Amino acid sequence: MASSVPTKPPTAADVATLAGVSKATATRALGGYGRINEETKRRVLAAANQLGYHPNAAAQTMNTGRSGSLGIVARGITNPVWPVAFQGMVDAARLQGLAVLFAGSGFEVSEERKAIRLLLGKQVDGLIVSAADRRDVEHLQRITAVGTPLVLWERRVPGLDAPVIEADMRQASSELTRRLLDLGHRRIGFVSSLAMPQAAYSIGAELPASIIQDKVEGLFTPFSEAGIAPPVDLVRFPERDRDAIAAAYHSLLDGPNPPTALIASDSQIAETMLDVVRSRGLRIPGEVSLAMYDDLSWARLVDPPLTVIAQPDYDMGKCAAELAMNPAGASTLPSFSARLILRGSVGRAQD
Amino acid sequence: MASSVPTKPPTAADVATLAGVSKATATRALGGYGRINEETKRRVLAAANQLGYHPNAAAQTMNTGRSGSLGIVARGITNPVWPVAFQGMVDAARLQGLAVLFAGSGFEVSEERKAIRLLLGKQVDGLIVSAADRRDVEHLQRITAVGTPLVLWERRVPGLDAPVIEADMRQASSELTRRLLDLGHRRIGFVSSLAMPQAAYSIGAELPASIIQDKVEGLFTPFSEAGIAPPVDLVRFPERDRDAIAAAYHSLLDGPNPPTALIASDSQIAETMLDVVRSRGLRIPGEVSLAMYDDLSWARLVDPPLTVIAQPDYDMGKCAAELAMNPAGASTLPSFSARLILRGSVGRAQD
DNA sequence: CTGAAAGCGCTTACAG
DNA sequence: CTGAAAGCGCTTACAG
Repeated sequence: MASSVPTKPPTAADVATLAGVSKATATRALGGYGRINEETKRRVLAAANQLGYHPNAAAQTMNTGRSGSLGIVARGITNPVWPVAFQGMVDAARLQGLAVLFAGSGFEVSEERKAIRLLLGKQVDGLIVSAADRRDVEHLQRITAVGTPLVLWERRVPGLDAPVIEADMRQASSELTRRLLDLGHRRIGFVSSLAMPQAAYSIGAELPASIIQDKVEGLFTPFSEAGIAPPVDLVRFPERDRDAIAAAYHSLLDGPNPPTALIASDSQIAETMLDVVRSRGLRIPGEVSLAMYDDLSWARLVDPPLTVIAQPDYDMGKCAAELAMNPAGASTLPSFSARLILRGSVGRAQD
Repeated sequence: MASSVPTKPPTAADVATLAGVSKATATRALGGYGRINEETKRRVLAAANQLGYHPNAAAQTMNTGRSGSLGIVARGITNPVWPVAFQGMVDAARLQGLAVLFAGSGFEVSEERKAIRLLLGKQVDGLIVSAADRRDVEHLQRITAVGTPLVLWERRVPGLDAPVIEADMRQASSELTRRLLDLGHRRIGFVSSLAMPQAAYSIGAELPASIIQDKVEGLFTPFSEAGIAPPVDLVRFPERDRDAIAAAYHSLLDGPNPPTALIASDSQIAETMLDVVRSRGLRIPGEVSLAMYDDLSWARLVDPPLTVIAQPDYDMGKCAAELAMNPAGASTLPSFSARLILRGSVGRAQD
């Protein structure tokens, strides 16, 4: 055991003394920079090893301005696809020897501001931000102003000169409704938690999250193309909690002209959607067809298996990290495409 | 737009000059320490605000030895319960104004060693480690040796004087098999990915992960109590991949005296278990009863809903972080209990 | 209450 | 190739 008194860790000066060289020479050997004699280097490294030396990153950061860490600010992490994207970021960071500094914003701009201040103070070498609100961006501009590379995650922010990593939601969404139209569906409901319970959606309306806007507009495009009025009255943006989401689905199904197909903006909403549909005893897809965004493994495990729109989360996460660590590296921003995966939960409309 | 040339951010010295005070006075006002005149403080803060001053955390760290960050080293993060625990840690850290420094080990001790070195170099104020292997601990001892508070996540490591945050798996596990015994089950199979495909399990065997050992031994206790030989031949420790897990379940079901109940050590294993059972056309629970560890939301959504053993991941994560940030704070280590949730996937044994 | 100065542990020109 | 010295941006005794 012998945890004893925590002894002060050895510094480069200690190593230098033991090796009988100057501090400058020691750190040159240790850091692998500058010119240095091979034999001297060996001696220094031996001394470092003997003492169990490890450089103090804070001191290095102060000199170089680089912290050796990648900052990530996320709105929420309980969405089960997040770990996959996060894993991509972490892996990319590890390959460059960087650690990941994480701070959550909990969907609040005020928290996001604090988180960014915190990470910027820690001199992160790059920052990935999943912005809470596209309309509030001053604090984001500060990031690029101080010269820290910024990458936006899945949400475009107008007026901000930063690359956005996102999958193209429009095309896959259109593909889904085109398929539903073919199957005779005209009344298609869409629910996303944007915490705007009152809002009546109208086409082209500016939504706080670009990705949601892309989804809705992508879903409605085939209607317009086919000369059919899109069911804008079946769009709901409830609060983030289960009850509110359930209420939204019930209100859709209780309406005068209820939907024959329901789409959930993410898997957490889909769970509630399934609960509601089952609690009402509706047959799937006999009485109502279902689909959700994000291809979680359980989508295959429920009965019938759920139709989903998938995106390459891991690759996107990796790409975001690489771009944040090395902004000059990519001349053109890679594009990621979402993909419709049809499963048993989608079928012909009733009647 | 106007990203222009990234101007060097203002320092405390700049603020001091603008406010017409010394550097020491300025930092005292800014940092809120030491004695200081209210009016002077106001002037300094105004100057700081005007310049957009933010302290350089690296410099602060060098002086104080505290980095204002909590380190977390995890074996893997793709287990879907991880975000919940992580959220607890992040929330606790945020309450103390700390950021979270994350590094993954990918289940490799060598990577774990690197990750710990990286985070220790960054002077984390506390460290939570989900150890990859209980038998390899020197690098963990170094953590406490340098005086950094260490908290172990869900895995006890012998010879290490550090608190362990874990739920008691034995009791809930025993409760599960007791129930299964009542229902007439004698042949109960258990699969966990420990990457020891050859190993034949025997009671009391030292496993690389304490939590798995607790689960198995907890499951088998009621057998011994009832004077029934535990089905040690139905324990499998395949590699972490889907195919290996599927092969393990097939091998159990193909055996001469196959199990009537199957238990998965986590939800990812359970997905494959479900696939295998369904692909073989076995009725649940008519021909085989199923259960898994971790109460993921989809467990309720499959048909029949899965019996699970749940643990308070969020609270455990929060507690781990609090303990790592303030080791003196808790006089006694809180205990967390796992809980059996019986659902339709468990029924009477056939015959 | 305030200031001058030393120091935290490195890196980086600048001489030699 | 190596060393002495200054400096990164703070904090912290020590005087006053």
